[in-house]
Parts: sequence; C-alpha cells; structure tokens
Amino acid sequence: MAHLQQTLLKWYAACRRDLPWRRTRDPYAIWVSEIMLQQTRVETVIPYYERFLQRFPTAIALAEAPPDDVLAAWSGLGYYRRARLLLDGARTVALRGGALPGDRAALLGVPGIGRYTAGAIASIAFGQAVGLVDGNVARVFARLFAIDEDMRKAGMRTAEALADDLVAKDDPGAWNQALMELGATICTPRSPTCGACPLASCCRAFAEGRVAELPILSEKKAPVARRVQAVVATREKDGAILLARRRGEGTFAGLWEPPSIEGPAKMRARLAAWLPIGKLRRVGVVEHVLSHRKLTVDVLRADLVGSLSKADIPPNAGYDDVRVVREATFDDLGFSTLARKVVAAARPK
DNA sequence: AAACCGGGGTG
DNA sequence: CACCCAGGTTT
Repeated sequence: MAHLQQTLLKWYAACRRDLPWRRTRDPYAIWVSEIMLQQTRVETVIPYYERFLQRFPTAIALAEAPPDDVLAAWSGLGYYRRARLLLDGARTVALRGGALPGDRAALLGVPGIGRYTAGAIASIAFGQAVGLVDGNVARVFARLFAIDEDMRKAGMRTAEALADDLVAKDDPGAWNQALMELGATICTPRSPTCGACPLASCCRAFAEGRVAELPILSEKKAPVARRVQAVVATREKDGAILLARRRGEGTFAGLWEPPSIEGPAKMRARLAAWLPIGKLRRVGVVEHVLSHRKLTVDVLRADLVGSLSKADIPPNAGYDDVRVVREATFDDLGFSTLARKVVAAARPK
C-alpha cells in the first residue's frame, strides 16, 4: 500500500497542473473552487474563479452580497443552485465569525457542502486525513480494484470507504488531488492512456483486460420534453428589454429572463395578459437541453408599450420582480445561457 | 442529436 | 439507501 501511495504522489508532484486554486491554502477560496468545479471543466472555471474571488474575497463579503450579484457572477456557469447554496453556506459560516470549520463532520453541516466537498476542504485546506470521491476517483477506484458495483449506487459507498482507508496520512490533500488528477488526465472515461499510468502495474482492471468495461454506471433518466412560450418585449426608443426574475427554488430560480410560460401556443394569451405589450410575433425557436428537461422555446417578439412594476406580476406567474434593461447591462444580472439564446433569437437582423 | 462532465438534498 | 434535482460544452 505504501508503494501505491509513493508512486502516485511522485507522479502527481511531477505532473500536476498549475491551477489558481492550487496556489492558495485559503479554505474559502478552495471551497469556491470546489463548488465551481462540480460538473464544470477546469478551463471554464478558471476565469469565473478569479472574478468571483475578486468580487467576494471572503466568506463574510459573500454572505453580505445581494443574491442578484452572486448569481450575476455565476452567470453562464450553470447549475445555479450551487451559487444559491454557496451563498447560504457563506451566511452560515459568517454567523460563526467567517471561518470554515476545519474538520469533515462539521463541514457537512454547512449548506451546499456534501460528502465530496467536505472531504476536499478538510484534506486540501486543513490537511485532515480523510478521503473523497468525485467522478474521477470513482472511475480510478472502479478500475484499480475492479469494483463490480454500480458506481452511481452501492459502488460509491465502496469507493468512499476505500478513499478513507487509502488516504496518505502525511499529505492527504496532495493524495486526493493526485487521484483526481489521474482520473482527469490518464484514467479518462474513454480511451484511457494506461501506457502512461503510474499505477498500471497495480491495476486490477488493466491486469484482467477490463478497463473498457469499468466503471459500471447505471443509465440516467432521459430528459422530459417541454414547450415554453417566451416574450421578448422591446422598448422602441432604446431597444431595452423587459426582464423578470424567477422566484422559488426550481430551474433558473433567482435568474432574470424574458417572461415565459410553460405550455403550447395557446398559453401565450395568459402571458400577454399581464405584460404591457403590443401584438406578439413569433420570430424563432430555441432548443435547450438540461439534465432533466428538453426545452423547446417559442420566441415571441412584441413592442413594450407601457410600464410595469413588481405589483403587477400575478402571483402564479412564477416571477418576483421585473425590470427593463438594455443589453449592455446584462452582465450585471444573473442570466442563464437559455435566456441569452432567447434574447439573441429575437434580435432584429 | 448524443455523449460527456457528477454532487447536494431529501425522505 | 434510494431517489430526486439541477446546465452547459464537446463531438
């Protein structure tokens, strides 16, 4: 076992990528990076990470920030729930003076910090000897030990137990990052480069010729198709657009978008009923796929002919605020990629 | 259009 | 422990 650890740590020391969050030991910065890196690739995260830390340098600064600002800084990263939970977590941490707890069990009590992130912060920022399992580690372990269980189910528990057992006591942070780095660069989902793998000689899947069939991953549910009607209401004099902010906890909650309603074309009337607009014209269709939904959006254009305030929004419309903004100021708002696509589709050519 | 990236929360 | 929920990019 010591041999395995020596080998991987040595490989990591030689091959590790120089990433911004590897240049700090600030637990808050590491926390932010770990949340951003969930489901999002390194190259995408880097500019967001730099900007976010500049804007919200400490947990307290983040805790005090308006949710709109936080979502604006997250705009385009996706999985906006992460940003809302990170803000929740920052508020929780601010109540205790602004410092994250230094051990895994206490970290698990912070909103938005689950098993993976707790292990990452505890080991990387605080040097606690605990393991972690992300998708990379799950894949590496599934192959290294030929785990025949579903890695989306029981196999994950098996991997978590292994992670805690195997963690290098003298440098847990480096060990965990080494495992993830191996999964990200060598032990990749398809066409892994076993020839370059420092652990090939200890790898059970490699020895048994089963690398291609592991890990075992159960099927995910197919996204459900939904139709949506969206209105881009434009003010004549300056081209400013009416936007509304989604309330609640669901998809795109807290983000700004052209007002929309789910359903077929006949639902347009219900949407038009509360908007100060002229005649609707359908100017395009936008397709957008999320993990659980496949959205087909009818993009409708209309002239904005009056004004509107919060109080005019019907309670069941799904919005809690409205605003008329010019495209130049979109960057100040939390905006999904779908909303950007809808606005772009409505722009006169 | 399909494949890929995978972690938090709840019951 | 099972199950639900949540975007964007690459190929």
